[in-house]
Amino acid sequence: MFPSSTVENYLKATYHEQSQLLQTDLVPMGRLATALGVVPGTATTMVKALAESGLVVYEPYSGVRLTSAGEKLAVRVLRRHRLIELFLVQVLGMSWADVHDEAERLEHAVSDILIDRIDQMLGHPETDPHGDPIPDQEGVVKRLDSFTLLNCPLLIPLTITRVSDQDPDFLRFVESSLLKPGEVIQIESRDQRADSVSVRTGTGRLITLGTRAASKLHVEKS
Amino acid sequence: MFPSSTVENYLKATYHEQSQLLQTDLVPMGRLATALGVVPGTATTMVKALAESGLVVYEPYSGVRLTSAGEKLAVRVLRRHRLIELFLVQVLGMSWADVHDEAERLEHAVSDILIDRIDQMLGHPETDPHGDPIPDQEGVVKRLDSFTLLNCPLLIPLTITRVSDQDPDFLRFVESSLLKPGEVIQIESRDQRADSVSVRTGTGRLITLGTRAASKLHVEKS
DNA sequence: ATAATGTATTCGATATATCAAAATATAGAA
DNA sequence: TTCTATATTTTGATATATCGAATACATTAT
Repeated sequence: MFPSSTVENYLKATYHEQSQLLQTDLVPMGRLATALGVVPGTATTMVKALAESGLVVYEPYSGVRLTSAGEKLAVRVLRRHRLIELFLVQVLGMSWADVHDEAERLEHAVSDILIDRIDQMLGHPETDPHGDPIPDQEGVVKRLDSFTLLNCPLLIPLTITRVSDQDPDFLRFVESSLLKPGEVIQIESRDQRADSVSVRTGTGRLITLGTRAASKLHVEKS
Repeated sequence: MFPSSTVENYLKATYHEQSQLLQTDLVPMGRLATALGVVPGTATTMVKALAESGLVVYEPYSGVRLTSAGEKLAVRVLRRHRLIELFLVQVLGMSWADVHDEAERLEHAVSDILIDRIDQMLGHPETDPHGDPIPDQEGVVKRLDSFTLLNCPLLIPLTITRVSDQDPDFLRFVESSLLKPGEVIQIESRDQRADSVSVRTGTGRLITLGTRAASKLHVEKS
């Protein structure tokens, strides 16, 4: 009847991996298994069950893709997750860095009624504390796809819009470095060989990031 | 490691049934099974597992009782449940009648950090919206044991303190009849043979309740 | 074309939580 | 005390979700 937490997590992970994929439209089993922290055989078994329920299309030895029913469900879980994160920050004053894990559990327990109430209380917000778009009631996700620090223009003012990593440690670093969504920065230089990007923050301080980290920070011209 | 939702529910139900019990200290299996909505055999199996983990004492053919470890856990779940109920009513403006089911799911998903934050935000409240006492951080439950409409004095002003039923339909009736916790009433008469109690509400209206319903309303002299 | 490598699937087990129905124990009536 | 009704436990299955190891497939290198 109602999808289990596990099913919701598989759909969410498939959605996420699918959106990371560049060209192919099938998520390989190994990738899904890694994302979920299970062994590949487990993913195969579960995905076959999900395919039975019509939530995914499964092609043996190729991978998996959400059906429209599966995507609808995945987006609803995402909506719950992101609204909860924002609620925990704005209403309960929790730290940006800590809300992900809490939301990870609550997203499977809240009713639609409660979620709509939270949505209303927050004024139908468009993004969560990390800058990720919050799907609306109909499941429409705003794709405001932006630059990252790796492909944005140099030496012009930019506003941080999104931080695509949920590790609390990284998030605390981002916060203390004034690189949270909303902050205005400027890229001073990129050094291909050094694998690094130099960023001037709002206070004028210069911070140098590795490209791994830089790729997680999204910006738009401000 | 961490108790599953099921384990938490068994402990909560055992705690509840134990507190309903008048003399005996062992909850019979059938009662526990009914409270949890499972067949008796299931309860037996689970209770044996709980006894293995040291959360209950199980005596075959007699029943089950919480150990101090089990009680500690049960009280923590109760604390979560009741704080969540009050939070949903006070902060999210949800109806008194609807918060029980929501809390029933959320109580297994919230972290201690979040619960303490909610507790703080609500100013360390002592009772939930139904008048049930909220255990404190140390697990101490205030036992303010009061009269019910069946054993309280007649013809003097009384304040409703507690409504011990979670059925939304009944709660809506209680609300619309001005019998919510906090309301002041007076018992006009009791009729043993008619199995009824006549109550004068704050607005002067007279309402007659059956003893089944009357026993669920707790009061104190006001 | 074949071997080697890596990825995916299948198989046999395990843990948790449940039910239905058979077997058994307990308590109360005859 | 013996019988019977009721409550409880046992037994055998089932559903979900997982793992480890054996096996099969696909791709890439030789």
